[in-house]
Amino acid sequence: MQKIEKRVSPKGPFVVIVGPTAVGKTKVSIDVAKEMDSEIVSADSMQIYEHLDIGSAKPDVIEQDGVKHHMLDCIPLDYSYSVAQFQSDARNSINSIINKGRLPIVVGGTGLYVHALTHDIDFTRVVGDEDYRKQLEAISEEKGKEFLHNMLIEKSLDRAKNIHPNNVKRVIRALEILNDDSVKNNDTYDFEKPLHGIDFTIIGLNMDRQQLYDRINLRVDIMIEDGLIDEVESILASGFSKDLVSMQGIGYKEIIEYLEGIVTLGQAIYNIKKASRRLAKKQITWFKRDKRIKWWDLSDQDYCGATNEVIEYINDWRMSI
RNA sequence: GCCUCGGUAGCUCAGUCGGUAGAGCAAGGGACUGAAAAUCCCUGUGUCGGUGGUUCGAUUCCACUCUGAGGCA
Repeated sequence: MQKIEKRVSPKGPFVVIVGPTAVGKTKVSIDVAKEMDSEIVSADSMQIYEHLDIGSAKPDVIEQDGVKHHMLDCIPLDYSYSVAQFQSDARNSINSIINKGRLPIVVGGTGLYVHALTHDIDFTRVVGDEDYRKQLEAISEEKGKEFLHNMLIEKSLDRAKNIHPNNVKRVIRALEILNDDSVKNNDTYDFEKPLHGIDFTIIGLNMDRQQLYDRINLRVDIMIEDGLIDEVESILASGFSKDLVSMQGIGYKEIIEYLEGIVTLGQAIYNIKKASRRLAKKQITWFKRDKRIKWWDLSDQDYCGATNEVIEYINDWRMSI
């Protein structure tokens, strides 16, 4: 675990486009960016990795259509990236775009990453403490998950009531934060703390659930046709371990199971589709509760109309700030 | 034409010796502070093929009927 040297604050206004996987964020955002002479900052925890091209649905150079993309295809596969680092790196990207006099458009489906960019959360304060974590893991093993959770209740009932005792990973991290001296006497460690002084607007894209699922299923079939299996084989042949965090992404872990003979190709494809549908559902759940989002419905494939409306909306918003 | 076995949740099927039903998968809802495509929690969604009959009461028993599979002609 490494410490992020300095906290980065965004310098100026930016746009955010969110939505579930396969809804059409990439297409809409590139069209909008071209129209507005913008650059895109990706907020996607998988597309950020190198070599995860087909399976992460990363836009290639042709699809990018001349629009400059940041935070895409830039982290080595064997590096364990994190939201803290993303917050810092993405804000640097945003600021570099603003320095060019352009409007940054953040695009992505990773809710926590977007949350970190659009709230005043300071991840630099509490660094991971491996020894303390091991100690807590040992307590969980020996005395049980409930015992560990009770420790959290004693320190902060507020934090404890939103974390289920079975979610040991979360309980440990919460204890780690509360154990840090800088947090102990500081009640401003607020997940929802607004980002003051910076104007931004969040646009959400969604569509009829069944239509979205049809698109997901079709896209998985296309990924297989485009050579997802070769992509996974070549990653493994390059010496990367299947245990890497990056290789737990949807489309990768399932193909690895197929390559290892655990499941048939048909089952692997079925599993990828299922996991993708569940991802979309979770993303919708995450974004639904964010009342700042202005939603557009992309059902029935009306991309042109929606894109024009979004452009108009952004123009109006810019005039108002 | 005759015989046999089926028809119950989106799918595959249990089950009720008569008191309006439950598993798996699929699905839905939710939590979220340094792995977030991660981690974790909650939920059965139903004209029991149709119409009659027997019964206090039928998804269950009976008759007819529609429908699927197999067998015999």
